[in-house]
Amino acid sequence: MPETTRRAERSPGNRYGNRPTMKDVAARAGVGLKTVSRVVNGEPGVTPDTERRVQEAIDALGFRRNDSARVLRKGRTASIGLVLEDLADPFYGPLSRAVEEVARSHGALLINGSSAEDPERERELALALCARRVDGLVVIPAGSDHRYLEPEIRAGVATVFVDRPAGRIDADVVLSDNFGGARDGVAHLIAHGHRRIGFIGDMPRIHTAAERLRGYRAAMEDAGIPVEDRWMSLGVTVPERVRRATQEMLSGPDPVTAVFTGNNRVTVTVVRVLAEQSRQVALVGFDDFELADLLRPGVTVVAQDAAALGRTAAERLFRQLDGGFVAPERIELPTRLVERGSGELPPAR
Amino acid sequence: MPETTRRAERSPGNRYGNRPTMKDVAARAGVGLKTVSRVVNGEPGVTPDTERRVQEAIDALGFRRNDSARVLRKGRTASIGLVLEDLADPFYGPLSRAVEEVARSHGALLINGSSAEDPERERELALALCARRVDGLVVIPAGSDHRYLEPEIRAGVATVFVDRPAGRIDADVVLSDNFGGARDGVAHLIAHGHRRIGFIGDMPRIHTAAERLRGYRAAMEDAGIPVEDRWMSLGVTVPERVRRATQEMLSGPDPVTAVFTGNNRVTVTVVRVLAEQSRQVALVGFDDFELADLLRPGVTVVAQDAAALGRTAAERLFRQLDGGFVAPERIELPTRLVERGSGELPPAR
DNA sequence: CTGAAAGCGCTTACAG
DNA sequence: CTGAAAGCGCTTACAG
Repeated sequence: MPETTRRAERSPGNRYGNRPTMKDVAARAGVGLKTVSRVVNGEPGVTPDTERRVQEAIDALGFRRNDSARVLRKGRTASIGLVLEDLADPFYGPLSRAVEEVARSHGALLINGSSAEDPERERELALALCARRVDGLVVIPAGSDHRYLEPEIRAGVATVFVDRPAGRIDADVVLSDNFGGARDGVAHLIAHGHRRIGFIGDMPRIHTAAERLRGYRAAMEDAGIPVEDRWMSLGVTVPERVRRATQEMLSGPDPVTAVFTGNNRVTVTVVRVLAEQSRQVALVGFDDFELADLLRPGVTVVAQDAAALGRTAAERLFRQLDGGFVAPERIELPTRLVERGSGELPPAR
Repeated sequence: MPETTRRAERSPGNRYGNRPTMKDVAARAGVGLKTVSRVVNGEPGVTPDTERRVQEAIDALGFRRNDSARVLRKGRTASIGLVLEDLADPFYGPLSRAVEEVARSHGALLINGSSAEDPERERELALALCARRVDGLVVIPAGSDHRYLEPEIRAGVATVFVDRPAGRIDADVVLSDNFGGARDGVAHLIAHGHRRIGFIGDMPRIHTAAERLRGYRAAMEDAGIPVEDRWMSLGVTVPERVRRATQEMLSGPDPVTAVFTGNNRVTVTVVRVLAEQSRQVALVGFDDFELADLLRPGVTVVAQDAAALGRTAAERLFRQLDGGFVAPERIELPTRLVERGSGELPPAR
């Protein structure tokens, strides 16, 4: 009956399959529990002969130390949590990978989850990770109130926010220069002769979206251009809304001659809409994306370094863990304007 | 001295910061440990009054159940591991997210790590996850020998391989129809009049790369076209190698008139090289990618559904966990040819 | 309805 | 060099 032999039964009295424990190894090797522990952990003070006997028992039984028990005793789990918006978003892939690499270099595993931009889900996830006693937490906030983390932070969970600041608590945060980047991008369009410039961005409650809008306004104001309401559209980044917003700005008697887009998802949709237009419309997008250089025209972007955000945040996290208290800090990484053609088009007409 | 008050000290005798335990809650509420456990887990059999007292103690102390201890007793960790190649690769983002969603719907957390296409690192990661006693493992293999997982599987760790088959062990595997997809893609080029067709793919030791090459050969053979060695180039997918390989196929007296690319990373580089050419070269790529439709010409691809791969694998994993033994199966998901222009170009000349 | 005892699989602190 | 005892923070099985 292969059904019962291939995979261990999972009856309640038969936890973890029926894995051998150190006790089993000790019995088989004819030594004490502590001696097995010494061998498993490479601690000194075991004669070569004893070590060999223990090792043989380990191999014969297929023993693997239960780190979950180890953790309970040691206090640190050697794992950190990452709460992000969506693992499938190309912006978060490199960020997540960078966090993972830093964790790995510190011997820690990474548990991550997507909040799907839902504050309640962010909260549940973050607290579930705390219940698992992760040593630290890297959070890309969906919500704007993180007081729920205060007891956890007080209890010793290292915490760093990234991409967006924490709400209503004092904590480490690593951001891109969203304001400055957007201002530079819009100023670039102004320098190429545009005055009627549209801004299409994400929901205004999202910090990055608000900051980029602020950058847009600042650049316009610096140039003495009064901004019209219909030039600004903020909302969800689903293609339908972005498409409609773009088309509205491009219609009517005084259409915009250039568009500044608030993030990669918006940019992609706007590129699609512009490709359908007969007249040329200039475009600068926040966030770089693959193949931006291969489109015709190439898409000029304000690039942020997602991997650097992740790396910086994770390093900050382990500094908290290694060094005890570190005063909360706000770190801002610079953005970079990449000219590729779409942002250098002159105003139509 | 805020240094010591803000964040808990981490002295050895002071584990997990200095978090309150059920014992602390019990003492404060003046009840037994088990009663606290009942309240925390919403078990019946507690008078409203007792429950209130316990709840007050929980709130006052900021107690949060230590799931790590709970897990030790219960046997299941409610977490699964995902070993993939690179979290930053756009192909794995949606796959990982899909696995996460299924895990979430089963109340499990996802621990993931990147193997960086290194078999030894894959092994370390997978075994580290087993040591943490994940309930199950979804693995995108980097290596070709997974016998190291046999004791773990025997001990009850549910395991599903995805994207590539397991090596030398009998296990569940979820794949795309790499052979059929590549054959269809190449047949598509042949149907549009091409005979000299190049294949540029990933390292031949990678199963998907080998299968796609096999599909290429099959299509050519079906059409009675003898394949020349210089039409095939397999190796690492770094831009430099792919670029050189493409240029070589396009040079000489009898250049290829069409190229079939073995994955998204190869495709992106080949698109770049072709954009620099004066003559038109047809292209069909394995893997869809964002903006493929916006390039000129649009890039014809053999699309696979990364999210479906992840979802199917994860569902299979939980079926193992819920239902006890399930006979290992090989599930193959279909691919889809998406015509966008580049694959419908006629041969140059 | 409530709780004391035992135990999950390890590590720690200590004694031989 | 080696090991028995206690304990990490919970849940289980049982008794009142």
